[in-house]
Amino acid sequence: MQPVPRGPRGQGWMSKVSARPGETVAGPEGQDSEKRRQILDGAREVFRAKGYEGAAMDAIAKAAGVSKGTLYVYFTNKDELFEELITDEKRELAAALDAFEPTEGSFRDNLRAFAISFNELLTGENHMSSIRMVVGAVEKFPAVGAMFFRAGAERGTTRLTEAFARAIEDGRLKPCDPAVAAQHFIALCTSEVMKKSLFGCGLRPTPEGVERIVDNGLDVFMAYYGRT
Amino acid sequence: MQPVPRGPRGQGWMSKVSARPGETVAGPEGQDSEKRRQILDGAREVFRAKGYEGAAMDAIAKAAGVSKGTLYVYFTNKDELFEELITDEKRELAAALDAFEPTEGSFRDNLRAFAISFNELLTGENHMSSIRMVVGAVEKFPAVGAMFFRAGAERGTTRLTEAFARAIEDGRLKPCDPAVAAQHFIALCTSEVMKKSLFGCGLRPTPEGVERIVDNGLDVFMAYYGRT
Amino acid sequence: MQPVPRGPRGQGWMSKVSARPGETVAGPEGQDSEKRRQILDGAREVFRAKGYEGAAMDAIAKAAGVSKGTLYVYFTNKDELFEELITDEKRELAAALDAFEPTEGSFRDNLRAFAISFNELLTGENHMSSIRMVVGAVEKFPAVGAMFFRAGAERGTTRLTEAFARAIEDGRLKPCDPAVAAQHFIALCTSEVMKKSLFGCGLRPTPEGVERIVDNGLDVFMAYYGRT
Amino acid sequence: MQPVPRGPRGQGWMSKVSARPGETVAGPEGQDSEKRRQILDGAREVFRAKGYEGAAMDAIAKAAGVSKGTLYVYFTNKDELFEELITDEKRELAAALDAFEPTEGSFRDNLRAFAISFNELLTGENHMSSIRMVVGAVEKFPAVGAMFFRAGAERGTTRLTEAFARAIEDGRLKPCDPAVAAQHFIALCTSEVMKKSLFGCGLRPTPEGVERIVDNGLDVFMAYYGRT
DNA sequence: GATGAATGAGGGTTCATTCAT
DNA sequence: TATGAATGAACCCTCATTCAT
Repeated sequence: MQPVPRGPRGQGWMSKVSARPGETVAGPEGQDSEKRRQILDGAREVFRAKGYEGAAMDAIAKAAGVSKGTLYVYFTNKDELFEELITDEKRELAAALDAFEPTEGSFRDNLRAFAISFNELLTGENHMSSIRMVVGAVEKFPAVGAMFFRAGAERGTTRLTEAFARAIEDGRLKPCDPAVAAQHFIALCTSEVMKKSLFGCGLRPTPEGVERIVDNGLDVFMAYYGRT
Repeated sequence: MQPVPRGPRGQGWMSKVSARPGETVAGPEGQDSEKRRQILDGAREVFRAKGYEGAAMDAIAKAAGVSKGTLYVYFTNKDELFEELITDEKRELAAALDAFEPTEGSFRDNLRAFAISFNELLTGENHMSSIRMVVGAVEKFPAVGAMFFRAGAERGTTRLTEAFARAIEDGRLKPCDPAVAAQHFIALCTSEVMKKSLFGCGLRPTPEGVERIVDNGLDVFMAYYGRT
Repeated sequence: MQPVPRGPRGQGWMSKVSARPGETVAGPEGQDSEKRRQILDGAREVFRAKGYEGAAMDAIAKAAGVSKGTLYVYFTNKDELFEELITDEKRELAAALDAFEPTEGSFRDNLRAFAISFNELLTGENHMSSIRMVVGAVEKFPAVGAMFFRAGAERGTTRLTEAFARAIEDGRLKPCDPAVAAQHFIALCTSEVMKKSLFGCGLRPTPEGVERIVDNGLDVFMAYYGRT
Repeated sequence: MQPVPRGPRGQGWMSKVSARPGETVAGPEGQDSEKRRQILDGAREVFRAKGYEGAAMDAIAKAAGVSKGTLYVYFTNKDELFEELITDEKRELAAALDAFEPTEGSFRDNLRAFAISFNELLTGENHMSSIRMVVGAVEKFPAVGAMFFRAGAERGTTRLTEAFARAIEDGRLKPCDPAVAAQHFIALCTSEVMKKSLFGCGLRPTPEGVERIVDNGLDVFMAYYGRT
């Protein structure tokens, strides 16, 4: 997709994003100490497995390999730990999304590669656990849900929208609302896999299964949006 | 869509389902006493609002208007109460899905009406709370997630698949895999709204918003699947 | 003091007070169950020994012979338990004060008996513990301090003031402000003992010691307030 | 009161006391470094406000402007810090008491001035906080209570006793036990104000209020102890 | 059958104390 | 010497569950 390296930026359709805008956080020595990361890792593990309410600070401390007291040196309380963790996850998700690079090949080939990568990202068991953890906590942490959505689904759509806008200019897509096209593309290529994963229903699809789904979706997508 | 009652089943494209296949339950006097229902209603309210872990049996008893002890007369423990509740929810969801009836009008009009109804069902705040509750508990109750998925998304797809199969026979859709078509249809018309609701992101879409989304989706769908 | 049983009330200089005005309290079956009392007794013991902050709910539960959970069935939290306890203590203190009855004998004899009883009441180790417990908590529970003061010192002074007012009418005391006289009387006869007890300084005075202190105080008091 | 510097001691009725008899302490560089004082000041502030149990070492460190670790360089543990603080307070109290100087004027005028000053000292909010702090901790630190009592009430009484003994010699007071007279004097002039302050009951008395109390007390005192 | 009092394990959090730097 | 990160015991409180009535 968009192999035309127009402009001096010399990059395809997505640019790296500089994560870590630097938040003020509790805890000693700056904001990103070894211990802090250690705790976040333990917390991620337990929160993913048990959800917000089900996760015990005791279990988190154990998983992180620190004492319970140390948890409270770095994070004010359970809520803050959870929110920081989500922020962290969100950052990783955004970074992963931004890492996609266009490959050599046709427009459809590029879309295909993106869709497959996106599916893999979304359905990775780690990521699904995070999503379930967030969804399960939306009622208590509404802001967290919105934040995560924006970092994930929305960000992916936005990146795609930009790419589609350029593709329309280039005549690779027929004139249309690129945002709607992006949503349709993602819906056709990912929603089936997403839904099943969300409910923990069935195993992860095989690579071949994903490819088939993506190809089917692309057929429908290109039938409408492709340049006749 | 397909108002022709062809064949011996004599109904349109969806038949009512007889809910309540009758499970064995712990409660007294059969399986569905007044009290039992009362408890399930209270439990639904609290589980939806707080999730599985966040819901206290105390709060459920209060919401149900019974004593805490009575809870344990009808349900072995919290887990069972939760599972029974999901079973119950699932039943209602299935019943609602089965209640869709074809209207007079074109094939596209029928699809449109179905999509709009489906969207409304999915994004009703009650239903979204249930979904979030289930998703949040998938890690602890894997079976519950699968059950819910089958009763909801999958059941909807299945109904649609049947209808599409007939539509292909009728020549209203071009020859294709009706199951894939059903997935694409649902993806195009519902996934955007679903995703946002799932993350509690933004208000519910307006009726006009839903119509626009459905119309956009139908355009894409019909461009590929429609009879030339 | 005031042996003249004037009026139909037929009682001496103090009337019984009806304690227990009936407060609304948490806990099952009314407000004065067996368990409730049991808990208050345990709490009294521990709070007296350790003060508010030093008392652990665990220790209170143990002292009361109930489980920790039961504490919270009867009292909302530690604060409320403490306050209810003080209210309770206050009630007992007031009742004890009101129980003093005039004896046969001279005015001075009656005063003497009252002072001795009062000293005993004040310096009983139980009561001193309560006072220390209250004083130590004044900074956190200002209302509790005031309440206790009114139930104790102030109530004693008030009763005495009434009696002195009648004594002035009767000509048993020279004309003066009876409230000031009451304060002076109590100061002369009790403050020395009080102060020492408050600081846990030295053993309790012997009965003879108390008598000597009271007699000394009475000499001074009568020299000024006595009828010529 | 007795401005006549009769006798070899050559002072009025009270002599300055040399505070700081020099105890062995844990801290570095002697016993009274800057840091040590800084810590004691922070500790005083927090202990007064929260009592022994309620005071957190963390809060003390913050109030003192040192790190928590430093606390343990100068004091073995919380108990010792508390005890040292009381010792310190006691010293200041004694010094304040010893600072009273007889003024020109009649015996009664001198007594009056002393009583007023004494009241002010006792009821200063700082001092009352200290007293409450000590009283609240008597059960855990019996020695501390006694120490404080001796430094305060008893020391005041002793000084007065000495003065009264001389006054009796001088014929300014009638022959009596000067110690009992001292107790009576203090009781009459200070106990009312003391009691109320102890229980945090009501505002501090106005200067006029104190004067009235003192005058009333003096009337009674002089009626008995004064030279006809 | 229905109740609600009672339980005790376990929840999140605080805090006096230690120790490597 | 002075620090502050780290600890774990103990704090107050909640909650799923039981049981006598």
